[in-house]
Amino acid sequence: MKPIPEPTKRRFVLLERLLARYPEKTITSQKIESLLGCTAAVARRDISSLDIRCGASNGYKVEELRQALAQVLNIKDVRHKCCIVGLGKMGEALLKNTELEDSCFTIAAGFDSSVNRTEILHSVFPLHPTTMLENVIKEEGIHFAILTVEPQEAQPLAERLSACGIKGIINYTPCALSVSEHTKVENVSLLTSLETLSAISN
Amino acid sequence: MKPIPEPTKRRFVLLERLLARYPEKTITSQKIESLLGCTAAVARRDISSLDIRCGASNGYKVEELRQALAQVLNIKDVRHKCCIVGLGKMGEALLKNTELEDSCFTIAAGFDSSVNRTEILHSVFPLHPTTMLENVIKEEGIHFAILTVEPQEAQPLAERLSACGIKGIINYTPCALSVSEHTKVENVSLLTSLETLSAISN
DNA sequence: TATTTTACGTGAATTTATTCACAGAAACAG
DNA sequence: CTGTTTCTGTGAATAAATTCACGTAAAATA
Repeated sequence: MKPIPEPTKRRFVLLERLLARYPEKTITSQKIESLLGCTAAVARRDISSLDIRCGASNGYKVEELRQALAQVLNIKDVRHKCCIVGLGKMGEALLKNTELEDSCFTIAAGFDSSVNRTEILHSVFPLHPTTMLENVIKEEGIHFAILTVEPQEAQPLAERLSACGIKGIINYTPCALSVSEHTKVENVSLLTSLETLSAISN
Repeated sequence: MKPIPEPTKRRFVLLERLLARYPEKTITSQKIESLLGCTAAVARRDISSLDIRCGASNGYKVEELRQALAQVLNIKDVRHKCCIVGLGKMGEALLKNTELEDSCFTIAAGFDSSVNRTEILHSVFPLHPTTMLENVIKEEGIHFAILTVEPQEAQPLAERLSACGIKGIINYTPCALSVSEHTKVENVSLLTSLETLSAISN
């Protein structure tokens, strides 16, 4: 089984999200084309890399497909611990966010440089001063970080996160982050996303 | 001048973000490699598609490069109006967000299905009930939408947005959106982003 | 000014990703 | 049970993106 290319993996995430709310028992590659915007041929080739054979004449069996996707996305039978770094407006909104509830992702800690802030807010998981970052991440076995700090703090914190073994950062700051190879970054700030839309539309 | 491929455009956004905070006068492709994680060869080929010749022996002149990037990203000498659709916790956090301040993007309107919500919150731009969506978007000439509604509202609203000519949607919901060709979607919800990280790390 | 150094710009080669097109497996109809 | 339809799964062809490698232009040095 050869490695799955990254474009395929990114489409898999979208497909997984689609199937999570898909009411039918089966789905055809045509249907995927109309719902996700990739071509049917791409959908079929992508899915063929899963090496399940769950679709002939009526399209893919949704449940089987979902299971296989969860497998390759590594969101099946695992629990991924995450932390929120920076508890400003954005961090606070994410901390109260319920969309991770039925997922394999758990927010296990929050950090802020202002002790005031970590004491005022309350959440189901503990909030710490940023000085404790490395300790908590290692002790808790946290793999992913959600970065919602002020721009000037972004790069230094990204480096600290990367240095203590974090595998991925969701970057809600408008800064380009430079981190070592083993840490992946997803850039999702409003400004970055708007610039991307501006660039790719037309 | 041939069309710029999408992967290049996406790297351009990152490069633009990098240069926005870059203190030096010049930057080499090597430096870009170390800061952005793409290879120096990719950086050079990307930049060569800008058809400026601003880099020899000392690397690219940052200011010239920045101008050219702003040009192709269509963020130079323009003003892009955006709207926030859904004024829950997340919408509220984005509405108070300052990162667009020195950019060419302006938030020109907010919408929520609860009139209560549009009256409680206050902002520098007007908040409307969602029934007004089409009218306001057309009158204001809004091109981009930030979607922060509950999952069950996401697809219907995406369709309405697309139908009234919106060019791009930043999707903060964990739903896969199906919209017509002319509307681009950037998926930035916490769950979607975490799944992507999980998929591409390792 | 001549020489050396640096790092771009870009054809050509390679690798990766997408599209085409069709044989064949499963479901279905009669 | 046989014929027909549907839609996958995948080799082969094409297109797109990346990497290589080196000629060349600008800056620095002496």
